[in-house]
Amino acid sequence: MRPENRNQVKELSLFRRMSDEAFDRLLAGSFFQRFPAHVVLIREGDPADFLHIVIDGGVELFCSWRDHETTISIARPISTFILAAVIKDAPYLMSARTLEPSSILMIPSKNIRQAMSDDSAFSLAMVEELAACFREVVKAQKNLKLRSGVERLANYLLWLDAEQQNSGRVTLPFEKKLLASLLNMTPENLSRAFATLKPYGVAVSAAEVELKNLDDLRRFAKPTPLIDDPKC
Amino acid sequence: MRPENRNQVKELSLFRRMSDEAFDRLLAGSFFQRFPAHVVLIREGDPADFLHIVIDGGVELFCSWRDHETTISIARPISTFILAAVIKDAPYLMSARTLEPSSILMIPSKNIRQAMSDDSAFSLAMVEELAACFREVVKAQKNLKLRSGVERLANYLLWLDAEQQNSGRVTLPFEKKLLASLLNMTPENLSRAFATLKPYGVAVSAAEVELKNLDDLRRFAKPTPLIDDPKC
DNA sequence: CCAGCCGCTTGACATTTATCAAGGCGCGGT
DNA sequence: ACCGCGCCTTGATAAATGTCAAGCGGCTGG
Repeated sequence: MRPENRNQVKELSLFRRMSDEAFDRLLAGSFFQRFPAHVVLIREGDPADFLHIVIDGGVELFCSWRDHETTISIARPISTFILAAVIKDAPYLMSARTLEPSSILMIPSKNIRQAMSDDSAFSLAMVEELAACFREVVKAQKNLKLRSGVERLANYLLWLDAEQQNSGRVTLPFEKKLLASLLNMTPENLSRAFATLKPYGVAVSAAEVELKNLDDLRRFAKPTPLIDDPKC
Repeated sequence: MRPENRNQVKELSLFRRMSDEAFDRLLAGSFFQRFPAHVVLIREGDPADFLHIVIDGGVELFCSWRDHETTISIARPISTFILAAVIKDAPYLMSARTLEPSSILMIPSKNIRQAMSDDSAFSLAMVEELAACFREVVKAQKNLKLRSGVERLANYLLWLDAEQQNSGRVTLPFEKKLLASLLNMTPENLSRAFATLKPYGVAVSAAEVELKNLDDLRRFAKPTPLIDDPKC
């Protein structure tokens, strides 16, 4: 791992307030590895031996049951995933695979648990982080239970626009098939949902989406901070 | 609050390892109050001034958006709710109301945050608790995204049976309307879902449900620890 | 360059879920 | 006891979502 990457990780709110020595101790026994696209990093049910951090690329977190599969979330640099399993020393609840060629840092779970008992500032940071993660999942659940597929798509597009400079032109960050799974619909349904949003100024051309009438789209989508604001 | 209640709360894994003095300091400025049934304790969006703990009765956590409302979970004695909002000092994501006459302990948020920075064992316990909560919500999301309404009901009945001594006879712990909302269906649909499960030995009479063929029901429901095991 | 695969879209259709309406039943209040 | 309300069920119907099949078009590997 290059020192530049090490420092990016160190800047995560989880690690920012650790001493450099403690952080280097935490990293002892870690692996920094580059993976090709579409490689399974974690299988749900496996023991949580490592905390994973995406340094570069992107990782899909997904679950299966019987013959269904669904995407729970996408982890982008620089962020951790499957933190809770590591803390509880419990099996992973989700599987993970790379979307693209990706660089992943893997820190042994026992280092994390050790650092928590050694360093109370670290465990405080961990409390903050977990509380934030918890709230994100609760928001995702509200999104699922309270909204229809089309409404989820509309709100997703508004969120994406905010991510991408509010220009009214967004680029879907991954294939539509995956987006469909994230929004809990079939690819066929996603196509139709885009068509449904046409009257609200949504024009799709491959991965490029133009939002020509943000006011109307917002009136339709009715976003609320208590579901859609990531900082809330 | 009676000393008996105080000691029950003290036995929660969150507080168990605190000193008695620290615990009493935590409780300074707390309220212990009895509420009638169907009283709103918390409204989503409000600032999180208190950590709530159900001592007796039951509390429904629910959310609204536009004209929909849905139940996220039920808090039963002795347990906390809305922990994450308290920690982040952020608005509540859910509303809460009593199901029945209930006793609630309310601890000022700042006491909690103070105790976390004072007592590293407490912040470690908090990390454990939040990780467990996080995993619960993730499981709920898997349940929602991967299963149909009937499948959710079947698995709920199996879970209830495990809660109630595996006798093959369970009593629904609240009205069906609420169960429907928890399982993300309409009351009409829940009725029909029960009818669908009849061939698997499910016989309903008001709140009493007989599971006359657990093997068949299990074959249908296909429970998995990674969704259904609360201890996992 | 071409063949084949894969992602995406569209249409037809099936299934699931929601909505609307009506009626039975039990319970609490008068 | 009886009324009235709210819960629950059932039926009819509508809307949302999923499935199956076909076809387009871009990308890739031979």
